[in-house]
Amino acid sequence: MRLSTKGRYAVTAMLDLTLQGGEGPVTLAEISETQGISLSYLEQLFASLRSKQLVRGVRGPGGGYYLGRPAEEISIADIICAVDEWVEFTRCGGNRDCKDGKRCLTHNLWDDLSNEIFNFLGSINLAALVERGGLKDDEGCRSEKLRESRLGQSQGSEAA
Amino acid sequence: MRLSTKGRYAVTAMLDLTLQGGEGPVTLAEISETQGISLSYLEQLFASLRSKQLVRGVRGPGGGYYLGRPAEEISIADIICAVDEWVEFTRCGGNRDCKDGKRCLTHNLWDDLSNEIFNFLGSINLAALVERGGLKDDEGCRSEKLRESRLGQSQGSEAA
DNA sequence: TTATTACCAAGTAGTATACTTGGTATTACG
DNA sequence: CGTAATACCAAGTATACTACTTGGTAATAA
Repeated sequence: MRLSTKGRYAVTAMLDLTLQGGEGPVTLAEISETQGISLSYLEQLFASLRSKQLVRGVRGPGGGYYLGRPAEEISIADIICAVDEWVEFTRCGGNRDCKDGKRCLTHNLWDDLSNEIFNFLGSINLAALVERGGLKDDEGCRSEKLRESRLGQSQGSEAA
Repeated sequence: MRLSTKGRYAVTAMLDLTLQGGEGPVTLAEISETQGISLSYLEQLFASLRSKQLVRGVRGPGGGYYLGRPAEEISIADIICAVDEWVEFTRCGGNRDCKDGKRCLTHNLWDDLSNEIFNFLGSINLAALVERGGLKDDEGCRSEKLRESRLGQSQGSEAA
C-alpha cells in the first residue's frame, strides 16, 4: 500500500473536521491555519475526499466542509485510499507470468500482509480515534515520548 | 509513517531470504531474478538492511545473504524502518509552537494512530507471516480476489 | 452587489524512486 | 597464483510524486 505524508495531511484534516464538525461547516482556511497546510494543497486533497463522498462542501460565506457521513462510518483506510490511491504491488497481474512458484509465494505473502494492514486501518474510524485519543493526555505534544517508544521497539522486536 | 513500494521490495526480498534461507546463503542475483527487482537497487536496499543487522552478507563465490537473526525476531516494522526511515510527522517538535490546543490535539491523535500502525507492523514477524501465508492457498497469485475485497471494504467500511 | 467561500487548472522547485554504470574488496576453487 | 563469483560502494539519471503557488471561476449569504 501507500502511506505517506499526503495521507497524514488528509487524516489530520479529517480529524480536524471531526473535532469541530458539530459547530457548522469548517473552512479550509481554518484547517490550513490550524494544521499548517497550504490552502491550495488542502483544496486538492479535499477534491479527492469529496469525490469519494467523504466530505461535503458548502459554498458561499459561512460555507465550508462537513463530513460526508457520520464519523463512525469513515475509516482511516477510506481516507488514505481517497488521497493516496492503492497501487497494485504484485507485478504478476493475476497469475500472469507468475507460475514460478517461489516468486508467487512471496507475492501471496505480501498480499496477505497488505490486506491485513488495510483491514487494520479499515477497522479504525474517525469517531473511535477521536474518542480514544481524547481519553489520553492532551497537555501538549508528546512526540518525543512516542519517538522513544518507537526506537525501543524497533531494536528488540520481542513481540512474537 | 512511510510505507511505499520501497518497503515492499525490502519485505518481499526478506521473505525470499526467509523462505530459502535454510539452504545456505541467498545471492542478490537470485532475488533479483525471482522478484524482478534490479540487482543494484537490491544492493542499496540490503546496504540499509545490513546496517541494521537484519541481514548478514558473505562474500566470495557461494556467498550471499543470511538473515541477521532468526526470522521470529525480525518484524515487518524492522524491515520498513531500515529502508524507509521513519519521518517525524508532527511539525511541533515537542511542544514547540503547538500550545494551540486544537492543532496539537490532532497531532496527538495522529501520533497515536501512527504508533498503533507501528505496533501492528512490529507484532508481525517474518516467521509468522511465512507460516500463516503457507497455510493458505498457493496455487497462483490471487491479487484480483484481494483487490475486490479491498474495494468492497473501502466502500462500506461497516467495520466498527 | 460584494465578500466569502468552494471549486478548478496549470505550473514548479524540491525530493524520492528505481534504476544504470562502473567500479573495488573479498574469497572459494582450479 | 589466478580467476570467477560474490558482496560492497559511489555517482549519475529519468521519472514520478510532493507540497506548494498562481490565477482564476462558480455559488451564495449578507
